[in-house]
Amino acid sequence: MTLDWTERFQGTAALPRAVRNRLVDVARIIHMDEGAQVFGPANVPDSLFFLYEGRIRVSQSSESGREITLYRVDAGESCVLTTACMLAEEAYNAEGVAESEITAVVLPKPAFDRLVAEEEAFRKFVFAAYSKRLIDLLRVVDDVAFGHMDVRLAERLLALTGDLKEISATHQQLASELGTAREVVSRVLSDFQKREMIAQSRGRIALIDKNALKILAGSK
Amino acid sequence: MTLDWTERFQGTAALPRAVRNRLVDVARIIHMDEGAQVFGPANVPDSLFFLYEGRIRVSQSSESGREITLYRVDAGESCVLTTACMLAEEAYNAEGVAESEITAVVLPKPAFDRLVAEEEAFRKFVFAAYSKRLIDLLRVVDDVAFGHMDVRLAERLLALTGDLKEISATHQQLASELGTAREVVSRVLSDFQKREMIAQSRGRIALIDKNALKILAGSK
DNA sequence: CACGTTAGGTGACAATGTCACTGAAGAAGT
DNA sequence: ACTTCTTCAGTGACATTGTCACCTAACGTG
Repeated sequence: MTLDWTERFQGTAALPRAVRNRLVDVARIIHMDEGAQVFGPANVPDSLFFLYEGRIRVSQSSESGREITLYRVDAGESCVLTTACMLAEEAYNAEGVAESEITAVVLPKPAFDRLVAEEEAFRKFVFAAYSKRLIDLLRVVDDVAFGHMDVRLAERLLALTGDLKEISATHQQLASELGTAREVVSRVLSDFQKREMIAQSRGRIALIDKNALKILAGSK
Repeated sequence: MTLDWTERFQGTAALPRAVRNRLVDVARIIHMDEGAQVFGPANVPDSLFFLYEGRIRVSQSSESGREITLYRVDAGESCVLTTACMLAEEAYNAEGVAESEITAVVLPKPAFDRLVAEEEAFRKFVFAAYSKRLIDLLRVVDDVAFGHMDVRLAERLLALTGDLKEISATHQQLASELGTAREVVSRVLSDFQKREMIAQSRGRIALIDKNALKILAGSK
């Protein structure tokens, strides 16, 4: 895979050809299967990570076993949390898990340092990536601290479903998205069902009234 | 104030003299009073911010009027959230308020870009700052999503009190620290009082059994 | 000292989290 | 097909936290 993968990356500006070529020179391509842990407390990376294909879910989990999704790394984005983890001595409990088969570009730290030093476009890209994640986390804090469960769940359902009509997701998975307990998701979903906004079957949820969900997601 | 203020800054490495001198050349010193809004939604900065003296409290507030402290910027640290805000087109609702009189070094964006490009020590400092804030926010998410109120409040009381015996803080202020409601703080505090861990008077809380608080803060 | 302002207390109720348990749906083996 | 096992979902009881309305106490000011 020697193609121009850097075209995929969305920085504040597209990376110019010269930078791309330099990246291709020093980068290593890796593949991972769905479900693989890309990074985590027991798996601290010493390299920088740029996702070419697939999607990574970054989550945080509590001692008690609950879990919350912090954000997702999409194709074309980098995962700066790994850099943060490298620098931080503090313990953290975030992990990244491949949601699909992924292809990533791995840049060893020295190469990263050199590129950051020498290529402005690359630098901008990295700073933009950091900023995006900070903003993502602000949103998570806002949601968890101030948001209502029904609204948050409606948002997630819409986001996860996209243009489709239904998704396959267990109540437990949705609970892990939102950082709550399965029972809470069950309660809210059965309320949605009573109000005829969704239909449920084992492991599947069909959105039969997206409009109502959107109205709900935008309220409170 | 032409002193070597960069000595104050704690990066991964202390900034070497050459960098300091360059910084002093391009920087502007500003002062603000306690209570002043350093940055916020209505006050997006176009410069980088390095705190020399004082302390800034960075918080996020909800539509409904509740508020939560995200982290504090201490003397010697920079406030990267401002950079993130500059880059982000998204709406955010974080703000920074001076908790004391502050002195800060303001670096216009072009100067910042030049320094980042040319000085490795400065670059490291900035990356470390970003990483620290990311980790800070992870901690906030963990607290809010999974933490228990009594534990969180005990932690805050200990942190805010430091080596002293008591602090002056209203229940509302503590609620704003933790992103909860005043009534909740009142309830937990009266429980602490009943258990003789603290003593309360209007606007003041005395920690009479720090040990018990520490035990509580470390549990759950 | 009267008054207004702010801090704090209280009770009722709603929303969410926790626990223990039950039943239902699918998967796998015979 | 039938049994068995595992995973998923539903339920009721209770604890914690959030919300609302209202009250009382402490302080500051004229």
